Amino acid sequence: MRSNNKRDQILEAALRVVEEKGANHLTIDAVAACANFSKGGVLYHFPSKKALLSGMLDCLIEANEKRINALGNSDNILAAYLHKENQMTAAERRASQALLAAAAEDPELLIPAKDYMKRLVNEISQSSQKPTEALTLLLAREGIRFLDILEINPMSSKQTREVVEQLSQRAQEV
Amino acid sequence: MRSNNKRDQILEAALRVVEEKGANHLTIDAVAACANFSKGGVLYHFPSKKALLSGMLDCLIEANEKRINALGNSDNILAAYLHKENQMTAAERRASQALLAAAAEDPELLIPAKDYMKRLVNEISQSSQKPTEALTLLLAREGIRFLDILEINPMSSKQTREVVEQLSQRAQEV
DNA sequence: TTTACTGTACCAACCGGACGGTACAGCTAT
DNA sequence: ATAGCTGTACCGTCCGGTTGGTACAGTAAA
Repeated sequence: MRSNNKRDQILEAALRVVEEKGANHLTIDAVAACANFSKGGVLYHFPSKKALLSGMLDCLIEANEKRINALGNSDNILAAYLHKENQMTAAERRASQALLAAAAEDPELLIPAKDYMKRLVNEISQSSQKPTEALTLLLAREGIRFLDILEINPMSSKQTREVVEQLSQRAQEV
Repeated sequence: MRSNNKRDQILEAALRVVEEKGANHLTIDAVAACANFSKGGVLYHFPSKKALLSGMLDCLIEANEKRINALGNSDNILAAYLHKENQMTAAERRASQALLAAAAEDPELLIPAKDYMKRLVNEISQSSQKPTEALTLLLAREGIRFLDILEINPMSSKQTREVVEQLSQRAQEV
């Protein structure tokens, strides 16, 4: 069911549209044009625009969930999470734009994302001796993510690198 | 020119629309209805939708800028910033939704926000002996802000309070 | 092996409503 | 009398979704 090639092409195109034109201009027509589909073809795979956005979000969450599970029962889940986060490709990072698109269309679409965040926060704070400090590190990483999504990250790449490295170092000690 | 009462009523209504229906459904008609204006009245103050969004963003940035300036030449600008941030009213906090709305309509609208963030990052990192650590604290605070904007903050209010307090404490030492 | 049928995948054309924006005639408080 | 609106009417475009159809692969009875 997953890794349906055509479906993924459409999701990929949708991300590109959001990136290039802004979440408001994510239309079925635009996605179709970008994916070299007809509108009907897109609607065959995703019966409505909300279904498309839901699909984008599921795809994002699934990828993140997989990453968390891959960490397994690591003794320091936060450190492992930060490490994996840093190794994400540009394409994977772009997928976060789905958050923006979904929020713009209907805040309720974000419920699965909230649940995912809840699991993440719980796992991290429960596996740490200094849960508050661990959460701070997670939040800083999420702060960077959101600044990147909005394309308003003002830090130089050097600054970003230093922060990210310090987050990983600190994560060793919580 | 500023604190024009009617103008602010419209901006306030626009925020409410974004909050209730999502950024995609911010329409001039909806804003007019919510502010008890006619469509013509809204367009009298803001000649286009982009002007309205620009106005929302300016309002947000201006408020934040004012808060920063009010900190004056405090010896620890980060600590003061975090403190003020914590004292924001719910209404002020809601204004951050403008970021979402602007990003959804046209990413270029966020350029002033990016400039503002740049100034903030510069001031904080230059006034600190441990700039990387200071940035981490700022980023964590921004992480919370964005989770709140998207309404996907999974932390309990107790957890949030603990993190926020720890940020302030840590800010004393950077 | 031909015929008939099914399901999947897709497309072009269209519909109705919403939306941004314009135009303008009036009303009203200062 | 001017600024600051209201209300109505309208226009062109866009957009989500529907409809009716095509192409084709598989399959199964005759």
